[in-house]
Amino acid sequence: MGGVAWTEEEDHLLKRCIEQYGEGKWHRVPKLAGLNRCRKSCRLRWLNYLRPNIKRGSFTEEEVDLIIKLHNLLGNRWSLIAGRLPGRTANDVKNYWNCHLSKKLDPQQSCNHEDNDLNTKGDVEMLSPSQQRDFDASSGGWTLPPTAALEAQSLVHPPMPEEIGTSPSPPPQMSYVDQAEFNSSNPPFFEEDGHVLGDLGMDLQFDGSAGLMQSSKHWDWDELISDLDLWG
DNA sequence: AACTTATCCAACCGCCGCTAC
DNA sequence: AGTAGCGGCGGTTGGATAAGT
Repeated sequence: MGGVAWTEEEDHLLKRCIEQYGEGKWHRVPKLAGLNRCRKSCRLRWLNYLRPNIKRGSFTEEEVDLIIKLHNLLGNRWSLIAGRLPGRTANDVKNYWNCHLSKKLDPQQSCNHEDNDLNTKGDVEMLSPSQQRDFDASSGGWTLPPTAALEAQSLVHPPMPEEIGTSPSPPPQMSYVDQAEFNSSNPPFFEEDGHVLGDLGMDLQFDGSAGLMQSSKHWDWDELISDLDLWG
């Protein structure tokens, strides 16, 4: 493994400790449990392996499709993606993506390899319907610049709060768009009344100090995702 | 059967944001 | 305002195992 494997005895001690004291306060867990592990190892072991209701085994087609959709929307926010897959951990999703999906969906990486394994019909069928639209199997190429398309989609895709219902809580993150990408992109962005708008009406402004386009709106991703019908 | 290569995945590491002081 | 401590996250590593030669 990438470190020292956990023993059954350590698992038992950690499990008993969490059952007794509850989750959180990870800095105290190693001492309370009598483990010679750091807080992070304890937390990770609990979250990825010992926690109840963790789903093992291979991902279903529905789960894979949802991962692809959510990754298009959120990028590498594995914990958010995993939060929408009951029983799956962020580490599981990340590993699955890195092993099974990234090579198939990242054309820059795959075009560096002679054996681009996206050429088979079965492989293309693994993609979501929208990914299949963008991938031209006959030429083995993408009809859109996929990286830019994915990034733009992930940044611009969030609908306005009024489109998804009111979102009263202050949102936790900003949306940024690289200026070069902004300059080179068509539809996702357009101008209206002196404002730059995303394809769903997201108001964007250029932050010169950061060299980035910045959204004036904030998004509560968790709320947003729950409002999208990703299971289609 | 022995060896090499590829793949999988558990674990570690470093960074970031938040909070309390 | 500055700083230390914490939880949490994503990227990376490397051992185990499967597949190929």
